[in-house]
Amino acid sequence: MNAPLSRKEQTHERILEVAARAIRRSGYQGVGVADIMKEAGLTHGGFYAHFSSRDALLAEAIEYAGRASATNIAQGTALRRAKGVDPFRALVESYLSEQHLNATECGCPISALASEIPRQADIVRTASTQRVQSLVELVQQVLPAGAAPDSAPAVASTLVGAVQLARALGPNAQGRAVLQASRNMLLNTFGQSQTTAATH
Amino acid sequence: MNAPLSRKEQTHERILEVAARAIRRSGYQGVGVADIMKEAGLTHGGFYAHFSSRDALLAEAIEYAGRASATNIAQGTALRRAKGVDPFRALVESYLSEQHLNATECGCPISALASEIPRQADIVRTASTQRVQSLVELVQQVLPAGAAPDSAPAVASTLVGAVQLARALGPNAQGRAVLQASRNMLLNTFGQSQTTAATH
DNA sequence: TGTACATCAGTGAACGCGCGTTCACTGATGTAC
DNA sequence: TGTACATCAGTGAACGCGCGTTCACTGATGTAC
Repeated sequence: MNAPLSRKEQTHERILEVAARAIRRSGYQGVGVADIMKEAGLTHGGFYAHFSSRDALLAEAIEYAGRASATNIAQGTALRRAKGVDPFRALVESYLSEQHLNATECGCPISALASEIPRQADIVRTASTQRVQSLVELVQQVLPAGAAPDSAPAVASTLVGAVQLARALGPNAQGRAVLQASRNMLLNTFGQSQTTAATH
Repeated sequence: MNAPLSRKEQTHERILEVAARAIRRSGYQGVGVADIMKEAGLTHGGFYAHFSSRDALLAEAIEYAGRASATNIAQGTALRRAKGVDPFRALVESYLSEQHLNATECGCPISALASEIPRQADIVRTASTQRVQSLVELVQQVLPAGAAPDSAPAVASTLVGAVQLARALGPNAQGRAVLQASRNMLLNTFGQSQTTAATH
């Protein structure tokens, strides 16, 4: 199905991969064309043979990052479901894991970039908004049967907010406490197997 | 109690007020020294008589913004409590209001800046982290008696995440839906007066 | 009340630097015969 | 298989611009006598 990539297409892909990591590490405003190209092993002059502008790169990069992160999350949830964990809990525990907390660079781009989205140029904002919708849909798919139908955006808000506050507080006890409290709240509210928030 | 401000102190205050709005509107990385000074009616050269560096301004500005926003939120909750609404619901409805959604510039700075916090210089990050803690404490104070003791960070995560996702989706039906879903989830989970998430 | 002087908040030109973007060129790849 | 040429991905110097920061200076304010 996948046609073999030409040399140029391979380079394009490599730039995107570098950029997708860079925006999560440094933010939209923190990445420069020259930095990206250098990290991809190229000089900055060749950039415009691949992208019409810096914003065009950012738009492609968030989409790339979103897909890559979705794959990561799917792996994390699959691992847990193989152990008999229900889909909702698997997603919550995967998204609110310490691993995700510490892996900004290959984690969910919405967590890494959310507050910058409203300030971006149209193409970047549009691409970012689509990624937000994808995240909400991902939650929707694993929502327990009994949950209110409009719960998905609320759960997504908690997931994103928790990772952000945890990262803001630092990769220490305080940060981990935010993740645990949020896991407890969500599992308590939506979990079929009711457990008190304090346990575990 | 407040000593009258000297001319220089008045100017310092004016710069801070402008900067506190600017960082919420444009992000930490989006504000420049020259812009701030111009908006405060001054030339950029005088800046370093007031702040030792751009980062020093950002650190003071987030603290200023945090206090100003806390006052705003207090007013919003007081208004609702005067109508007989319980403190928890008053905070949730105030924070997750359409008014807050649209007023980035004078809203909660954590909602406006959360994903940028981990990337800031030490002084800025420290000042920002303190504001996150203040927000969590604010939630802690209005948590219903029956709630799990560690719920405050989880509720704060939902509040911050919801405003960010709503702003990312835009000031339209989608954005408002995120706010409503999050209000429903929190009030349903912690509310004394149980209502189904779908109603209202 | 009036003059002389010191203080000090704010001005504006200048600095070195890195940014996004352009473009003439190079050198490797692939095709034609 | 070998030569001649066209294509094309990537190079690197250059552009105009705005940034954070510095600093000699100005002009208003306030104090001393």
